[in-house]
Parts: sequence; C-alpha cells; structure tokens
Amino acid sequence: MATIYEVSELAGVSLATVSRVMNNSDKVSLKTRIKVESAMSELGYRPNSIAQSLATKRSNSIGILIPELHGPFFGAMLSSMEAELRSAGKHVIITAGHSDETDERDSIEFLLSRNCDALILHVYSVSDDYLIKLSEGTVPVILLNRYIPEVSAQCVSLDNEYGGYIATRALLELGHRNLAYISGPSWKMDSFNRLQGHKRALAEFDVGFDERLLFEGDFEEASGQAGMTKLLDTGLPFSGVVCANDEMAAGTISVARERNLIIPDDLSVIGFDNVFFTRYIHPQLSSVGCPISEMGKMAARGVLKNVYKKGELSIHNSFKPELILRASVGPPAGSK
Amino acid sequence: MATIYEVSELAGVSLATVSRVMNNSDKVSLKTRIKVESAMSELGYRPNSIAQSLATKRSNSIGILIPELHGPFFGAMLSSMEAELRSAGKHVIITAGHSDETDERDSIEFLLSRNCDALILHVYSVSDDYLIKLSEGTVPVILLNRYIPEVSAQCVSLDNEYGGYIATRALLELGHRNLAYISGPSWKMDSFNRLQGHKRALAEFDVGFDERLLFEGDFEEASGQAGMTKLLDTGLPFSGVVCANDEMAAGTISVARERNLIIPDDLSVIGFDNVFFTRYIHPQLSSVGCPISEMGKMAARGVLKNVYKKGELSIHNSFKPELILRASVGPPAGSK
DNA sequence: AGATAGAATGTAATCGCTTACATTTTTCTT
DNA sequence: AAGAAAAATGTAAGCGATTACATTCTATCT
Repeated sequence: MATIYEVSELAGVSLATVSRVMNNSDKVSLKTRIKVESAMSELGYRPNSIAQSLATKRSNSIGILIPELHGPFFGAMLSSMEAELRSAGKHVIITAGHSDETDERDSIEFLLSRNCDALILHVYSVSDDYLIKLSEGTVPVILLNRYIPEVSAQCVSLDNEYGGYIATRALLELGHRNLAYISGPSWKMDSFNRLQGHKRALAEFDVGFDERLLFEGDFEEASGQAGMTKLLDTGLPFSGVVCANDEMAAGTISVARERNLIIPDDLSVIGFDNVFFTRYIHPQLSSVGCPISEMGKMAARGVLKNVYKKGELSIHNSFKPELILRASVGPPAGSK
Repeated sequence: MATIYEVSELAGVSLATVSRVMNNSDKVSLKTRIKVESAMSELGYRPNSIAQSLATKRSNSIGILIPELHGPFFGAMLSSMEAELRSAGKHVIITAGHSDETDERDSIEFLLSRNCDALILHVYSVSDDYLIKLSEGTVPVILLNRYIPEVSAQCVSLDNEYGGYIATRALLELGHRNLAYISGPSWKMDSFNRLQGHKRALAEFDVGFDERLLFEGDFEEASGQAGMTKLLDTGLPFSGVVCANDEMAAGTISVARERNLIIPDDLSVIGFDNVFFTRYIHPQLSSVGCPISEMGKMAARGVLKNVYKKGELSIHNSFKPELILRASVGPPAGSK
C-alpha cells in the first residue's frame, strides 16, 4: 500500500502539502491540489488511519458496550447508533457485556485500550461509583438506559417507572382488579422501576399489591413460562398479567395456551418494549413502546456533539414510553 | 495517560525492556520484570493500541460487513462471531451494507482504510469479480453465505439449494401436490438457490412447476403478505406455501388468518432460517434450520487460523440446513 | 584468573501521518 | 518597480510503540 511519502514524491511536493490536500484544509493552490490528487489515484493511495490516529490522538472510533448482540431490543438500538455515527464518518467498536460485572469491566478496559474517542455504555452490573469515576476520566462516556443523577447530562434514559405505570393503569381502567406481575431481576434498575410504576398504578386505583402475585424472572422467555406456571399454581385469581418485557410475555402466553386459557377473554397480557415480534404472537401482544431507535440515535448524537463538536445537533436525553394496545388485552370476564 | 516512556523512566530501564515485558516475550530477568510491572501499575499504564498497530502493522481488528445490524438472523450471526474473536483478543468493527452495491463498496473501503487485519463479508450486491479481486489483495477476506468457486476456500456457505429442496419435499411427502412459493429477490443467490431446490423436489415428485404460484418478495414480512394476497387472488388451488424465509412466512400466515384459513388444515406453511421467533408464531412455524451461530463461529475461526496462525482450530465451511417441523404443516385437507 | 558463550539490556531507526513554524512565492500597493 | 502583506509550500519534530542490532553483564570452563 502506497504511503503519503510516495504520493509526495510522485506529485513533486512535500509531505505536508499532501497531508493538506487530504484534510482538504487550508491553503493549497488548485494546481498542486490537482497534481496531488492525480498522484493519489494513480497510486491507489488510501490513508493509513492508524497513523492518522497516532498523530492526531483521535481514533474516530466509538466504543459501544451493550448487554447482548442479539435480541430484538439491542439489534434495533445498535442499528440506529451505527447509522448515525457512520454517516458522520466515525466507526463503532462493539462489545457485549452480558450483564456481568467482570465482562462489563473487561469490555470497558478493552474499549479504552482501543483508544476510543468516546464510549456508549449500556451496562447493568457495574456500579454507579465506577461509572462516575469513569466519566471523570478523559474519555467521554454516554450512559444508555441508565440514570445517574451525578452525571445526568450524559445519560440517555427511559422513564421506566412511567412505563410500568401506564401498562398497569391500562388494565385497571379496563376493570381488572386482580393483576399478577412478572418482573425482571430486581437488581436491574429498569425492572425495579417498572415494578415501582406498577405499584403506583395499583395504589392509585386502591388495589392492594399482593406479593404472591409477583414473580421475578430474568427477561428471558423461559422465565416468563416459569413465572406463569408458578402464578397459576398459587391458585389465586387474577385476570391480567403485566410483564416487564415482551419475551417474558411471550412465555406467559405460551403457558396460558397450554392451560387452555383464552386470551384476552380469560386473561389479559401486556408486555414491555414493543419489539418487532409482538405482532407475530397470537393474539398480538400489547406492550409499552420505547423509542429504541430514537434513543440509540440520541446517544450517538451526544457523542458527535460532545466529542466532535458538531454543535448544530439537537439532543434530548429523557424518553417517555407509550402504551400500545393490541388484541392481548381486554376487559375481564364478566365485566360487561 | 502514561506512555511507555514514563514507565521506562520510573522503572529505570530502557524502552525496549518495557516493551519486552509487555509482550512477555524473550528474556527479561525476573527482577527487572517485577520492577517494570510495578512501575506500570503505579502509573496505571495501558498500552496505546494505536501506536502498537502502527509499529506492528497489525490492528488486531476484524472488519465485519453484514446486510443489517438488526433482525434475528444477523443478530445471531454477529453474536457468535464477536464472541469467538473477542476471546482471542481481537475486536470487531461492524458496518452495514444494506444489500446495496454502493453501501457495500463504501463499507469495504471503510474497513480497509481502518487497517483491518481481515474482513468477514456478508454481501449481496457486489460482484464476484470484485470479490475475487479483493481476495487477491493483501487483506484476507472471508465470504459468508456466498460461494464463489474461484475462492472457495474462503467461503463459509450454506447449501441453500438443499434447504429449498427439503422444505418442499417435506410438504410433498405429506401428500401436497399444489404448492405455492414465495421467493426472495431472484438476483440474490441464496434465494435463487432455494427456489432451485424447490423445483428439484417438485420434479422428483413429478409435480409441475406453475409460474403463477411463484411470488418474488424481498425477504421482508410485508412482501410475504403481499405475496400471499396475490397468490390467493389468482384463484388457483394450493394447499401449501413454501417461503424463502421466516419473515415472509409470518406475513403469509397473517394474511391466511385474515382470510379465515386454518393452518395447517386449510394450508400448510413452511419458512426458512428457523429464527427464534418462529415459535412465537401461531401456529408454530415449521422452517429450515440453519446453523447460523455455527457459521458465524467458523467464519471467525477462519480468520483466526489464516491471519493469526492459530493452527489448532478446526474448520469446516460448508453447511447443510435441516428440516424443522412444527405445527404449521400437516397433510392436505381430505387426504386421510 | 582469563577467555568466552549466553543471557539481559540498551540504542536508535522505524511505522505513516500531522502540524507548528520557517521559508519561499505570489499578489497587491503606491 | 520596490516593498509589504498574504498565500503557498517546505522542514522537521513529534505521536507511542516495536525490533534489529549493539553492548554489557553473568556464569562457566580450563
């Protein structure tokens, strides 16, 4: 691969001049610019980005850490981030943290050692303190789906409490009074907050919260099945199940079907995230819609704005979910 | 961030010695190794990977180009590639080509300019010639889901023809004789080959292929709906639909349901890829299973083996799909 | 003890680019 | 047309590592 040196040789100019036309900066006369450019194409020259990075101390790469690379939620998020960053000429280095503290820390170390210009992190297990300390370092950090007051400006987050609230309120408004809840891991802030929202809605309707109708899953489909099975086994009556994400709602529905419960006549089910497969489920799953792509895009913009000084981009970093009603919910049996 | 220079200063040794302990190579006495290591941790030293890359001409990064970042198929593939490469200390730079020639070429250029040590490409639009030429360059290339005889050793591919064949044969064996087919874009080799397999199965059972029962979609759900609508509108009888992927099969099923067709009694439907949401569909979708994760893993291993000389890894690069039968297929009405 | 092989360490060039500063060329003024 | 200002170009010092080669130290042998 040709180097800048060979280009300068062929064009009969100095290294600096070649560099100048590359960074189409400053003052270079049209005549020499043309000379240089034709030398470049003659040699098939392509700048060595590693060398550029070393010289400029800018790698033009953004480190992204998300829990998983697969799954509908992260796929959509990644997709929008990559698109936004790519169109600004930056590239992404992606790693997975698996919601595990060691993996998350390792990944962050890894991204840092890779000289990323900024980090976009969607982490669960690493502590607030760690993140605050990290933010104080030289590499800018954006936190996705996590809110830490001390670094609020760098958080792009969703109002999970409100999401949990509207999901439950929707069922309450339809007349349901006995509701079960399948939660995510309680140590994950998003699932914790969703549950808080659920409780707030119940309180607002003067409905007591029954611990026995709460099951703590892990956001995977299987735990939705396990949860539903357990809930039915309690023998307690309930006419609706609120799930902390769509995967678990899918599991819930599959168990309901096995038990010959008709949805929504015998049981209403609502999920959370509104990922694309909700409409494949039969009956179509109601959910709480999150602007996933929008959030990814905003995280990317945050980076562009802060790191690369693209001042004109407008950003907002607090998102509210919205209710998406489909066939999986209806009034409780005997309510009309 | 501390540099190697400061470490050497603090430890009272030369740059070279520090470098030696970093690459824990060669001969450095235990005594100095300890001196250096403690200097490193005292300074919180982290090697600058950019500088390393420039010096070694190795970026330790693999460029990955896939059609889309979202979607179940690519998510699974990415996930397995990243895991395999990451565990070898390499990292991935991911871009999306959107099955568009310009985007694909740009992405390849981009990855090349990023000094990737190797490329894993899942491309559709770029020509064989271009890829062959690319393979002759200095950067090793692995082609995913594409088979080009001239560079067969670098292809990790799936026998799509066979997949199409077994899907159709399954329906034929159940007694179906009137089958519709919803294809992907005919210019994409994988959809072309799947269709070939379909035709081969028909021929084997002495069933004629009726052009009117062929619809060319684009692998998206909406085109499955459009296709099914069109097929029904022909008024021709058919008791089964073979779809070139699961998304289109999902679309097919949704239209069938609207038209009050019972699956599988009135109509059998089979998809392709066996992505995770097939089991969410009601009735559960039969499909042709591809070892997506395995293929991603093998592509990654191919890189590790060829580029980083990890000789011990075993690799195979030709995969056969397998039939996955679920509730969406059954014998044709009136066949028993 | 002196010679010598082998291990440990150091020196300095190099990777391909950017950029502050110096120098040369061009353009404009009067 | 001379001199000043402005524009274009060149020079050379980094950026932070690696590594061939040179040098120094240590241990062993006679």
